Amino acid sequence: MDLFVVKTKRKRADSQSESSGSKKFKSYEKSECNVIDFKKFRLENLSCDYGILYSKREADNLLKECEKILCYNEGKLAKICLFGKWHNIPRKQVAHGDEGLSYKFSGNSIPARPWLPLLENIRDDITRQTGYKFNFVLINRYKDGSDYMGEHKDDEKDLEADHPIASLSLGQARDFIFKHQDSRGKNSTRRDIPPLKLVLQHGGLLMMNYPTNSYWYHSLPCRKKLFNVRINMTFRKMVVK
DNA sequence: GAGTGGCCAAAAAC
DNA sequence: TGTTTTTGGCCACT
Repeated sequence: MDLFVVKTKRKRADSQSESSGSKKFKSYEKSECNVIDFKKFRLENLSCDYGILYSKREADNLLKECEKILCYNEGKLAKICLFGKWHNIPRKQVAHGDEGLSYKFSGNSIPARPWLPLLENIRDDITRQTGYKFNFVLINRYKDGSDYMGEHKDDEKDLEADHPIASLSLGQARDFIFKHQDSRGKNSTRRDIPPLKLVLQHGGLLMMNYPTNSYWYHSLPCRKKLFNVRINMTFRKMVVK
């Protein structure tokens, strides 16, 4: 795979210059941050940073706690409308966040349940490490390798478009595929842009920075030979109306 | 031959 | 008007 990968310590000054170097970027309120040993992934209109946020022991404890306390949506909230048909989503899902926030996609609106102390702790750990603040988390639970998520972009209007999305993985390591929007489908115009595959590890944190979600689809494909649970938390900054 | 994974199209609501 | 967080069919590979 032809990647431009730079292993470096992320500095506060770096991240600020990234977000304030262009007038297109808002200057978000950022707090002091520690530094994870992030690997940087930079492709055409793709900017992602990936590093290990929690040790195996810490991540084990978090996963165990999540399995104990999290309750997932059922009924209509666990369905999705696509091409006029309703389907059960092939995973479990729930959202927590600030009061009044919700996440809308494909015919559904996922209301945020109140923050739980465990989720607030994780959210605050990510803020300490990255400097970014979040007001919403979408949690997906994949019971094994047969649960998955299809290609999509997180570019909903409810999201602060140029704020990073922080994705924390707990449990089973899974492939995570990025595909450029112009490299997809039979009539693609940019077949020269190869997909980017990452393996998201137990305790790993993936930062998807602007403008990745405007140009790149991502997916978590089926892996039938994997049998353990994975929980993914995507911390987001929603627009407050 | 079976299992798996990648690619593509569907046909209607927003 | 363009898009679609799925499903299912086809095909290639192991």
